[in-house]
Amino acid sequence: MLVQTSAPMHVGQHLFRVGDAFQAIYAVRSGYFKTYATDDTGREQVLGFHLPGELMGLGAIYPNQHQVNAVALDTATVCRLPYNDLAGLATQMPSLQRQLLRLMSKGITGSQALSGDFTAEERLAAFLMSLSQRLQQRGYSPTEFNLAMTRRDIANYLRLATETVSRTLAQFQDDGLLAVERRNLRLLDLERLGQLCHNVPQI
Amino acid sequence: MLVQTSAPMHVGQHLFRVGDAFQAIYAVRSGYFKTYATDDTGREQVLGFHLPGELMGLGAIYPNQHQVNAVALDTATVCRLPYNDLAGLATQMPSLQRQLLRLMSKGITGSQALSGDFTAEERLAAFLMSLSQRLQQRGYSPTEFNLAMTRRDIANYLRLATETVSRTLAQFQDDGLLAVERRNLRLLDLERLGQLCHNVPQI
DNA sequence: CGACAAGTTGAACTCTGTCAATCCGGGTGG
DNA sequence: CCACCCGGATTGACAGAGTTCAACTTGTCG
Repeated sequence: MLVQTSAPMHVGQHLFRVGDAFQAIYAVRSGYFKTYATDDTGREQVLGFHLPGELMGLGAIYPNQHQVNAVALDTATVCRLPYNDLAGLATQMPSLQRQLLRLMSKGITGSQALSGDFTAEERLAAFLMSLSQRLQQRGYSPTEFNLAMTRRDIANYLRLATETVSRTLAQFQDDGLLAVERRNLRLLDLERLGQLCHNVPQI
Repeated sequence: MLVQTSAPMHVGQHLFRVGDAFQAIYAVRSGYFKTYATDDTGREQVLGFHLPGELMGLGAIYPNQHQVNAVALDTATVCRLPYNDLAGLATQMPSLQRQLLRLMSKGITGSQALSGDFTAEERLAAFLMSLSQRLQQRGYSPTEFNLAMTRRDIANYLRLATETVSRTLAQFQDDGLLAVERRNLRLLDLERLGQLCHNVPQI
C-alpha cells in the first residue's frame, strides 16, 4: 500500500527528529505540525508550520537523515509515504518527480522571506496571509481558523519577541483588520492585510 | 579557447543584466563588481561583491537567464568562460562538476548571513573580515585594501542606513580596530574584529 | 572655479526588545 | 466541587539600537 494513515498523534509528540533515518515523507492529514531546529547554543529555531494537506520531511532526501524536528501542535494525523514507493512511482511519472524536486528545493531552505528587515506589522501580516491562502487552497476557510501554535512559536518563527506579536495582533484588531481571541482568529479585511505585506516575499 | 579575457570595463558598466541570455560564467581578473537585483518597487538590493579571482553568473545556469545585474565598481577586467566548453569539461571531470554545483547552490541564494538580527557592529565586522579573508585567499593583503564600493552599497548590502555604516566605521576607528580614510582601509586588529563577529555566519 | 556626489556628524524620533506585573483558562488535587 | 497553580497571553514602562532628517564637509571632475 502506498499510503499509510497513522494513528492520531497528540500535542508535543514528535513525528521525527534530527538524525532519524529517512524512510518516508509525510503528508499532514489533520492538525498542525511545526518543524524546528536547535542551534549550537541550544536555542530552538522554528522553521515552519505544516497545515493539513502539506508535506513534511522532503529535506531529508539527500543526506538520508532528517534535518529538522517535527512535532504535533495539536491532535493530528498524517499519511506516511514510504520513499521507496514514491521514488519508484516518480521514475515512471516525470511530472511527479518534477514536483518533488520543486518542493524539495523550496522546502529545504525554509522561507527566506524573513531574511529582510521587515517590520513586525509586515511579518505578522505576511504570516497570517500565508496561513489564510494555504488553508484556502486546501478547502478550508481563509478567513476563520485556529492558531494552533503559541505566540511564542509565532514570534520565534517571525524573529520577534512574543510581546511584539501580542501587541501587533492587538493593534490589527484595533484597526479592524481581524478579530482574535486566544487561538481563534477571524480575518476581517484581507484586502488591507494584503497591502500591509505587499513587499514581503511570500512566506 | 576556453578562457577569454575581456577588454577593461569602467565604473558603472554592466557585465550582464537580469534576463540576459546565459552563455558564459565570468571570473573577475581585476577590479571589483557588485551584483544586485531590483525589487518590484524599483528599489535596488545589493546581493554581493565580487573580488578578483571570484566567479559570477553561476545563478543563471538553471533558468538559462541571468537572475541578477552585475556592474563594475571600478576599472575591471574579467575572464569569460563559455558555458558550453565548461559543461563539456565538467562531464569529463566529476570533481569540476561537483565544485560547480556546490558554488551554484551557495552562490544563487546569496549570503543568508544577513538574515538574522545582528547589530550594525556585527554586520560590518563580518563584512570587513569576509573581504579580508577573501583577498588573502587570492594573494592580496588581508589588512590593507580598497573599499571600491560606496558606503551606500555597503549599507544596502548589510541592510543598514549609510549613516550607520559611517558611524560604525568611525567607532571602529576610535576603538583602534582599523584606520579608514575614504575608500582606503587598514585593518589594525583582526583578532578583535573577528571576535566582534564570531556569532555571525560567514558572509 | 563651481557643481555635485559621497561622506560625516548631530538631534530627534521610532521601533522593538527586555523587564515586570497582571490576567486568564485549564487541569490537578484536596 | 472548588481552590489553587501554572503556562500562555496581555499590558505597561523603559531603554537601546538604528533610522530619518537636516546641515555641513570634502573630494572629484567637468
